[in-house]
This record gives sequence, structure tokens and C-alpha cells, in this order.
Amino acid sequence: MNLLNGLNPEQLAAVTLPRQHALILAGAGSGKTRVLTTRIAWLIATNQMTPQQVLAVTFTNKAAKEMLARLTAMLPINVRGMWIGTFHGLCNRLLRAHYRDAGLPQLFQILDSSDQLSAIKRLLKSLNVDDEKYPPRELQHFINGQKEQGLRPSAVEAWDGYTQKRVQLYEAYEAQCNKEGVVDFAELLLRCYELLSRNEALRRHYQERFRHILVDEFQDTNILQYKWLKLLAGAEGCLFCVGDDDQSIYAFRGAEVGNMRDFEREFRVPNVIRLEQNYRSHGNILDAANAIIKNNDNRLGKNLWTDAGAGEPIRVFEAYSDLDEARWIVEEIQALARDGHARSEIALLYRSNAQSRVLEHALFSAGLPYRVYGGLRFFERQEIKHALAYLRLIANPDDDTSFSRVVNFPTRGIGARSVEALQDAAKAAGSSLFAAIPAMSGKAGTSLANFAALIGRMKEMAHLPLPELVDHIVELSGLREHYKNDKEGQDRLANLDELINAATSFIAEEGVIGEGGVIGEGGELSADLIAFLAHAALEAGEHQAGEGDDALQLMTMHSAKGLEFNIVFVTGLEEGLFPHENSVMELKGLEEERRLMYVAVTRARQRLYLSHAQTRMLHGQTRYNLPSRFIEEIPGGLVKWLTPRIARHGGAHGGVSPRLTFADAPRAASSPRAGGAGYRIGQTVRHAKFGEGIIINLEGGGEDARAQINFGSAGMKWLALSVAKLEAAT
DNA sequence: TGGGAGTGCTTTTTT
DNA sequence: AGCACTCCCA
Repeated sequence: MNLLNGLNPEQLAAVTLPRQHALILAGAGSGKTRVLTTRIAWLIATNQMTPQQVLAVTFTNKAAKEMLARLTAMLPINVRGMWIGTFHGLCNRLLRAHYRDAGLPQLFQILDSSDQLSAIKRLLKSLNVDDEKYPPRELQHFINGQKEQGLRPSAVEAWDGYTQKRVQLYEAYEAQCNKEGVVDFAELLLRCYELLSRNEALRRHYQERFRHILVDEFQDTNILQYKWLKLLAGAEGCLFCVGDDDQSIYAFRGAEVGNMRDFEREFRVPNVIRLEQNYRSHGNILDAANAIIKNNDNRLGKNLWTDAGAGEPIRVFEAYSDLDEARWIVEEIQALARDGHARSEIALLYRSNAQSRVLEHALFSAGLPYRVYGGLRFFERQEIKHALAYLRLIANPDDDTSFSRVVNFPTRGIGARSVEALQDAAKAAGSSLFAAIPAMSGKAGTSLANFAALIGRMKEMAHLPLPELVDHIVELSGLREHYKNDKEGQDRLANLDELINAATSFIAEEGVIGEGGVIGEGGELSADLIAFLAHAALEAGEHQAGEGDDALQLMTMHSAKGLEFNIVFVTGLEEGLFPHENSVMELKGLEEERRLMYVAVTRARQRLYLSHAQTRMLHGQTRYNLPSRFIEEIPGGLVKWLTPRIARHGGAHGGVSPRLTFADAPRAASSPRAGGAGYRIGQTVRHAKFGEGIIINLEGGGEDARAQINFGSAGMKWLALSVAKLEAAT
């Protein structure tokens, strides 16, 4: 069969597996997406299921779109009816279809993370809770964490008073969301899960429908997502999970790699297939990746190989400083450009976003175009969120988050006092802010009534085609006028116009199919509006414009997952930075960092550069870092040092950088010699209480000089050199 | 109401 | 260092 042409034996086996549960361990660059899509296409083409019977789940919209695009190319069918999407997107779809059973208002709105945070802040304020003691962000994390484990407040075990209070706040937050008719991201999942577990008829309906459930990036699923999958699979369904435990880098946000083992055990998975042949990178790169990841325990086990040949050695550069590193990268890129390499095929990866600044500065000065991933996305921009808030108020005036956002933006004389009075009135009446407006009197009452009338006028336009509606809202709200008068508002105006375009293309691409209007209270709303608002919340939009340009790609190693480039620079390979100092204390943290290194290394097709700097500015202070242990985990034979390298003494981390000793460092002006004592990184010292340790880091000078010392079992300490009694040990 | 000064924080992030 | 956030004053 045509579909199966060109698959290797393992891929072929995975694609054509009989109707059983399966776990596919798909290494980096092993054709994972191809297997996933071909599997679906094959099941349909061989009449083992209809397009309506597929459920394919991904984490990102990008991955979902990619699958749909590939399927469209493979099959002569309309893929729009297929259930392929993100966990959140699919749950949204289910909840919209069964909003009554789920106990939600028909037009429920979705809170994104920042909406959720402001909702929590508002809650704490209304309950007079000290937000120093219960920081909103921390509470948000707590609530989401519970939800992602499938726990409602009543199910959370709280032993201490602090947690008990947080559980109470969780409960109050839920009440607030219910009252306002809004749902956060985690709630989409949890609601959907509860809906299906509570409602047997519904559950059986979907269990019978989705005969094949396929999951992408299974290593990234959290507890609740796994429960959701199990529920939908039921006794008869068949789960096809694809993932790579070595690429699990999201434990910090609740991903549970253990789901892979659990899945294998609980479902007695008869087939675990390993895809180890790599179609992306040259051999040396893969050998390096394999060698690095071998240092982790408890892997499911995999070894990448290629028949592409060894390729070039891995180039390692040791810089004096972060500036020096950036300068070298610029030179190297200029040389590469001269050799005809496309800039867009070169990626600069770093551990944390703060590191991009120095690189950007150097690239900018050299006139090299670049594109930074991450950061603000389209639907997260304030002007867009403002416009959307008006649209949401049309759909649901009880959405207090949106109400608070725009009640006085652009300013219309409704100050903090008025809003507070309104909040009191709403609280007394147990109503939403909007509903409490008629009860207000005086000048504030008039301004508020005017605002209500404005929303009313907007609502009368709700039947208009979506792009027109958006246009009118931008005008009527005064947003357009406001930004016109703002001297820096030109970009924002352009973005608002772009929102109208986004509405147009949304209708063209995924306009609601034949569902007609939705009757909201007081008039007909276009179903497109509701779908568009959900779309805006669930898909934050492309990171930035300018995709077409031939620009260098700058991003964190996390954002690089799933991407590939001909040439990759992994920068800032320094102890403390990468592996990050917060993660080295526990084994699990270190292993996750190592997986991140594995991900970073396997992004490269042809050429991989690794670099580290001896000195780096961080949080306004100069830090002296040792080369990352990850560099040393690569077999020497695969590596070509671009800078002189003297044999390091004292084991993996006791070594002193060969190019810079602090006595003669040309650029380390404020040499960290403490009061002439001459401590240096890598030096072994003895402390009366902590015993022997190695100096990891030095900072400050003179009286303020401090040293970070790894005392092994006694832990890592920062000691003031003028105070601590240290003696040199040998 | 808006801006300027002072304060505090700082890993990674999708939905 | 750089940014977000708060507070206070004109």
C-alpha cells in the first residue's frame, strides 16, 4: 500500500499494529509524527475505522495542525469532522456540546493564565485576604496543581493550617468562577473528566465512538490527562500512545513521565515499539546525545542511530565572558553566512530567557536579523485583550474579569472609588458587577449606566458578521481613538486591525459549521463569536510576525523541543546556569536538566556548537561559572575544542578553567580575590563546621567578597570570606 | 488620572 | 541589570 512506502520496519510495525493498546517509544527525529498520522490514515484506508471514530490528542495547536495538514495530504477526505486537537481544545468541544450536563452556562468563557491570575487577585481582595501571606501566583499554582491531579477542594488532603486556608480559597475561587460563568484551563479538563465519569450514557456514547485514541507526546501528560484518556478508552477502546521519556522536560508544570510506565503496566500493553533510527542528525551528534542521556537512571531505554554517517565533530568554545561568547557567535555566524548557510537554519539556544539579551545585542550591532521565540503572543497583547474583553461582555456580562478590565479603559471617569462601590453593591446583592449597576446612584451611577448602555449598544450588533462586529467594537469602545492619540499607540492600532483580519480568517478557516446563531439573553449572538473567543483563549496566536524573513532563531531549549535546524548553538553551558542551580540539589531535577540537554543536542542536523563563558553577568552581578558537567559527559573523541584546552585536574568539577586565572584575567577587572586571600574557583577549602568543600563560585570583592562552596553532604553554602574561617586544604 | 520614583524579584511554559 | 508592580503626588 502506498501509504506505507518508505517506512522502516519499526515504523511499519507501529503503523500496522492490530487493534491493541500500544506504546511507541519514539526517539528524537525518529519520525514520530509520521507514524502517528500514517497510523490514522492506514486505519481509515483499511476500513478499520471511519474518520469520525478517531480521537487524536496533542499538547499544542501547532502539533494538531501539523497532523491535520499531513492527513489532508494523505487521504482524500475532509478532515474537519475528525477529532484531532489539544486536550483543552477537545474538552472545550465536549463541554460546549454538553454544557447543560456539565453544569455550565451556554456561553461560558475561558480564562487564560493571566485572566485567572487577575480573578484570583480580585478574589483575595474581596475576601480581605493578605496577599503577602497568600501570594496570588502561588495560589494559582496551587489551585491548578490540585485540578491537574483531579482534586476538588473536598478531596485535597490538608494537614496544616496554611494548606487548609489555601483549600478554602480554592473553594471560594471555584464559587466565583461558577458565578461568573468562566472556566480556566485546568477546569476544562477536570469538568470534562467529571462530566464523563458522572454521566454514564454520555461516557458510553463517546467510548463507543472513539474506537482508536492516539496520543502525542505522552510523556508530557499530567495525572488528570491520563485519567481522562483512561476514562475515554474504557474497556473497549484502544490507546496508541507515542512519547519519549528522554524528552520529558515539563515535570515542573505537572507532567508525569511515570504515566508511561503506568500505562504499560495497567493496560498490559502487549506492544512496546522503539523507534530508534534517527533521520535528522549526523552520527556524532547522536552519539553525544546517547552518551549524555546514559547518565540518567530509570529510563525506558533507547539508543538513537543513523545511517547518515558520523558527520562533523561537535565544536566546543570556551569564552572569557558572556560578551565574548556573543561576539564569537556573531563571527561564526557571519562565516557560516558567507558559506551560504541560511540564517533561518541556524538556532541559538539558551537555558533561560534572560540570556537572550546579550546575544540579541551582539546580533543587532552586527546587523544580523534574528527572531526571538517566546514572549508576548498576539492574543496576549493588552490592546487585543481589551478588545476581546468587550466582546466577552457581549456574550456574558457576568464575566467580572472582563468587566473590570475595560470598565474604565479607555478612561471614562469610572475611578477606583466607583468600582469599589460597585463591588460592594454586587457583593451585597450576590450578583455580578454588571448586574449591580442599576443599584448605583449619583455620579458614579450615571457613568456606570453609560457604560452599561455602551455594552448594550454593542450587543445590538452581535448579529453582524464577526469581522464587522470586531471593527465596530474597536470603534465604539473608544479603543481606536485612545490609541490614535497615544504617541506609542501605532503598533497597537495595527494590532487591532490585525484582530479584524484574524476574525476574517478565523471565519474562513474554522467558522462554525451550520450551527446557526446562539440565542443569548436579549438577542441572537453569532455562533462565530463564541467560537472565536474560545479560539482566542485556547490559541494564543503566533509568537511574532516576521516569520518569512531569513532570520536567526533564538529560543530557550524548552521552546526548541519538536524543532530542528541545520546548525545549532547551545550556549551558556555552565554549572549553575545549565544545569540550573535550583535543580542540581535533587537527582530528579538534575535528570530533567540532562533531558533538556538531550533535547537541545538532538535539534541539530549537521553541526552542533556548544559554548560556555567563564564570567557572566546575572541579576546585575558578575558570576564565575565552571563549564557544565554536560560538556564533560560527551566522549572526548566526538568533540573538537575551538579554544585551547589544558587537562583539567581534580575531577569533573574541581577543575580550574585553563584560559583565565583570576590573577591575570584581562577582563575580570574586579578580581574576586578576597582581601588578598587569593581564593579561586575549584579550590578545596576546609571549614571548621562544614568540613571540606570546593569553591564553586566567587563574587564581590574586598569586604563583601563571598564564596559559594559545595561542602558535599553538608550542602551548598554562600559564605562571606571576611567572616568565615576557611583554610586551604590540599 | 497618570506619571515618576521606589521596591522587589529573577528557570523552564502550553493550554 | 532590567522589569513589573505599587505608591504617592501634582
